[in-house]
Amino acid sequence: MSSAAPDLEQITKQFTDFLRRKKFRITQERYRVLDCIAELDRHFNADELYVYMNTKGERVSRATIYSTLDLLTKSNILVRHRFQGESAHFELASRMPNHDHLMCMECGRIVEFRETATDAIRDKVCDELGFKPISHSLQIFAVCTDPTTCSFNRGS
Amino acid sequence: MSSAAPDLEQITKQFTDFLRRKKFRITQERYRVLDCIAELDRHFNADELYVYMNTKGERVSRATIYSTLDLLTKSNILVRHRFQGESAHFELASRMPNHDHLMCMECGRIVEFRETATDAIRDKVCDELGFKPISHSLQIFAVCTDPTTCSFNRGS
DNA sequence: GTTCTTGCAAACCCTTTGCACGTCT
DNA sequence: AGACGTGCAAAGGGTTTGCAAGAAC
Repeated sequence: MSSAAPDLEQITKQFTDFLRRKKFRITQERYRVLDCIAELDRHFNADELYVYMNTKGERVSRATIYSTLDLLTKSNILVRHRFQGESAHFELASRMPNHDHLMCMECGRIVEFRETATDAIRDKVCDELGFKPISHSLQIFAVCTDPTTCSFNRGS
Repeated sequence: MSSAAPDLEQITKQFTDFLRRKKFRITQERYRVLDCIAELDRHFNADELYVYMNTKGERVSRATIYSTLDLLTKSNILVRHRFQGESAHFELASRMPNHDHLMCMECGRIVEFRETATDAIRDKVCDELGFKPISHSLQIFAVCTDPTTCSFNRGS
């Protein structure tokens, strides 16, 4: 469910299995996108990936990037996050299995945290509703208890 | 933290306090938007609210609606959800305190559920990181255990 | 009176789409 | 050969913004 080591070879195989199973084609572009995501090794959005790939000479269009990100998400290789008013962010599902995000409503800070109890909730809910868990995304909205650390100014 | 009865009067007061505290102005439009949200009494997006208000003769512009939704979210009166590829959805924070969402990766179904243990996680994480909890949003991504219930077709 | 808010429409950003060409099967 | 994927640019939807008029302070 949550593999510790992100193994590109195994992920590539997982992608191939998905493409075959769903009768999508095996194209060079799709694998080049996956390779670059593994290289990036962090949160990213579609445009950041586009810029990264084209900067290093991998000529891939935005349309292909969006299309491949969709396939990688559907095959559970990527997790897609939708923060506040931002564009969709992605990351490898295997890389940081249990981390979630806390947003400060005053200053907009985003803090990452790990809390394994969330996995238990996910599994329990899936069990009760008749689903097989894949992943989850927990966002906590909060405000600083220490006002000096989190000083919200209207203008910002 | 999670009031059982959504009391418009109390919410209005909460909004007024927020506007004064942050030095925003007390305008009729802002309160008309809040009133209509209470009338709607369900999930909605900006455009649905715009259509609802203008259908019943409340002449309010989209710009004002977006602006007011932002203020209501910042004052913790509304909770903003960002599902799959959809527009931002809102609902009164007080109306359904503990419900979250499960998405089926195969057919796209969205199932609502209540799991109070999530609140404990939220409070624990906030405590450890030095935040005061406001609300949370847990999305679980899963697939049907029963394939006949959840038949994913590529075309869709 | 000054500053902020509103309304309108245009601009904006992110994402999807149509079409011609290229690639996989 | 045929069907699907790619690249490009243009369209699309949701949201924000610039500006003039109006309301709150």
